[in-house]
Amino acid sequence: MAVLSPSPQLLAELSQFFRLLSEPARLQLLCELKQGPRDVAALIEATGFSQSHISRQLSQLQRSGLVSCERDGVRLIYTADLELVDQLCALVQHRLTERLASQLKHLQPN
Amino acid sequence: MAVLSPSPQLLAELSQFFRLLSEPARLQLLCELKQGPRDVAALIEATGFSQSHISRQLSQLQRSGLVSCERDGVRLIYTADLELVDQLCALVQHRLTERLASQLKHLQPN
DNA sequence: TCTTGTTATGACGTTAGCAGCATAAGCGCT
DNA sequence: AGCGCTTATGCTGCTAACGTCATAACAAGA
Repeated sequence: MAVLSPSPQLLAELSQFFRLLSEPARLQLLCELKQGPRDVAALIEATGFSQSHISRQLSQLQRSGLVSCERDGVRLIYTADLELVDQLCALVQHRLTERLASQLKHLQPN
Repeated sequence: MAVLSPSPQLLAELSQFFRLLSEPARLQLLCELKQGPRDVAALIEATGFSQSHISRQLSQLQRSGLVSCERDGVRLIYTADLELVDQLCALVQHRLTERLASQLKHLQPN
């Protein structure tokens, strides 16, 4: 019988979170925010995405708490909570490079 | 000007990896494999997914190296490389619970 | 080689999510 | 209130991925 099967809810929440990071556009926005808080105009400038696209992506990130914003007059300044994202990306990146290195090794045995 | 902008390739690879984890079905398979190597029949039994579905998901996981298999006669025994996935899930889960706890606190100030 | 049991794959319908356009909503100022 | 600027959202087309069915490919044994 099934033991230790994680609750479907937890699976759903986990997968939903990872889905946020599965979109290059959102990752890119998070990376831009690594350099500090940015307003939307700067993000448009940096990424080249349309305003509506950026707005949607940011609201998704915000719902999950990865990003927050405060008003400066009429514009919004976004700030990323990067600690978690950085950790996750570092782990994955390490894995990716390790894998490539290993594949390289297999092609050049000595 | 844009500084430190990560290469599009890295972004693509990272997002592709996270996409693997963004599907509850794949996460569930990985979780089943937490309890040790399993053959496909056991995975079908445990998850209720169709054989072809499982085969596809496993091959995706295998391409990324999260899973590997060896033959036992005609059947395949799958093994998960769980170290990374465990770390990632633990980080995210911790974050999720923290967030919920904080929200709870805000509703019950004292 | 034929048969049986297991896994992979082509074809297909369905759904979810991206991305942009146009426009509404919101804020600040006069 | 009216105007200008910024952000959010309804609508739409489009693409990618899921999930299933049927079937092919493959391994093992008689």
